[in-house]
Amino acid sequence: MRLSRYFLPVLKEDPADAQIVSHRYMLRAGMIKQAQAGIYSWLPLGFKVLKRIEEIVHEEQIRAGHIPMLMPTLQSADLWRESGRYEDYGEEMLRITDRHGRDMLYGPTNEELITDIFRTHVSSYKDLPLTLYHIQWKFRDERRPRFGVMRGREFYMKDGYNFDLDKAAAMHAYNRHLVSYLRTYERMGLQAIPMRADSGPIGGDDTHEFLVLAETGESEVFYDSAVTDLSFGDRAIDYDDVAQCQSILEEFTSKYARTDETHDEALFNDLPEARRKVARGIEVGQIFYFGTKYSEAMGATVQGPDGKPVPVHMGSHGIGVSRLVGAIIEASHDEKGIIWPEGVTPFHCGIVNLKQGDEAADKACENLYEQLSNAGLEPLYDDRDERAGGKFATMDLIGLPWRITVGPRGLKNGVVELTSRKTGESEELTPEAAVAKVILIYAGS
RNA sequence: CGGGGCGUGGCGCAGUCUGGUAGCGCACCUGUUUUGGGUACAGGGGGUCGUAGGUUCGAAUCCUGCCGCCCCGACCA
Repeated sequence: MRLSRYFLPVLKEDPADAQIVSHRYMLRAGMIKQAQAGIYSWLPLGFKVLKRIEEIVHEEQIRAGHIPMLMPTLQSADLWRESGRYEDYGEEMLRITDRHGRDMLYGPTNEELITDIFRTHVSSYKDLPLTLYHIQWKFRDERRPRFGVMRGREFYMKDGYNFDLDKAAAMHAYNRHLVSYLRTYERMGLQAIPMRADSGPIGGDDTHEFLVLAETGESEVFYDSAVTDLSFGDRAIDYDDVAQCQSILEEFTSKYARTDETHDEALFNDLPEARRKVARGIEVGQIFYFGTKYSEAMGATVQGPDGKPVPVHMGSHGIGVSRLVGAIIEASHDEKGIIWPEGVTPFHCGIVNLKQGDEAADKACENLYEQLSNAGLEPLYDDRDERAGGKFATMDLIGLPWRITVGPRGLKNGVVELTSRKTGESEELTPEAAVAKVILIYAGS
């Protein structure tokens, strides 16, 4: 993309209403524009990151054997009356009436809808196990939306639902989700720690929340410092392997890590003092096993081998896709702006032309642009006629991990400059070598 | 929902106390100049001062209602 043809409304000054760093940078980098309290338009740059995160979530869900689909945002109140949650959910549910006076709602979650789909089409134990998911906009009418996209009323979320014949099978689905989530967050450059949590209005006994440690997190968390040494890494995983999923779950959840809701002071104090950490975290996902709560209320049963109806065991699992955009920035920024992890960056490499209009510089930039594009990467070429300072400030703010700087002085010696946004270190390379290096960096993903 | 605060060009703000018909910086447009870390100069466009009503010769300014937004708390992906 050429910056002169893009829509990137960056701001020099901090918007007054943005309190936390991710919100400030998202506004300043032209990623979002607030439409109402807790409701945002996603401008092109923000939209790219949102879609990139969504793509990673899809890839990892599909890898784990889960099946993508799409359910509507507007749902019928009748379905929610059936589960009993129409009354229970309270003011957070946005209720709407259509022209015929029918009660509807903007879905805050989809257990009812998915259960309805399941009971209509699945009747045999042979069709299990089954895990369906979708990524869709949700609405929860928060009392006080804040922190930009991290606590909006409208938010984009992946929610998935597993249907299994018995508790053991459902627990494997639970474990499988935990493993796939570990992988998902790591690909985004995040460490998200699974913590024993509280199930809230969804109900159920087993649940873990995934927390990204950050000073601005809304939850207080207590953990054994040893959990931060754990890393999923590049290990091979067979999602059908019950024992393997179980052992990974144990590896990542056996150390003490809890939110304030489930914190146990006595257990915590058993840890050596140096390992007891109290910090704050941003919740970026949660997994639940809730047994037959919805299947019994809504008649979601299958016929077992003996011909008798059995209510299915279910779980649900969520990843806050839009919230992750903010969470990643909270976890990865400096005083100049955002620093995107390579996995989610909106553009792979910036190209800064220090002398737009200089024949050699223009040509060198065009060549870089073409070579990077041909390699399947997406560069952002700043071809505006602006001072170097402004160009660098914009690049630093929007946080592309790599930048190639081209100027007539360097070109005299046949070199351009390749700079890491993260370390700030630059090296002088021939244009060909710079391109090769950037291609190599992204080769894995 | 309780407590507090704020609505003045796209963004950040002054002007409100003490009424006299709107100003600054950034951004934007034109020209010249400049260009290696947010160039300089000159000219220019853009605001029924959130909204409705009231007081007054006259309201951004005073009074009342409404709307919107933000912050602190209790709740949530």
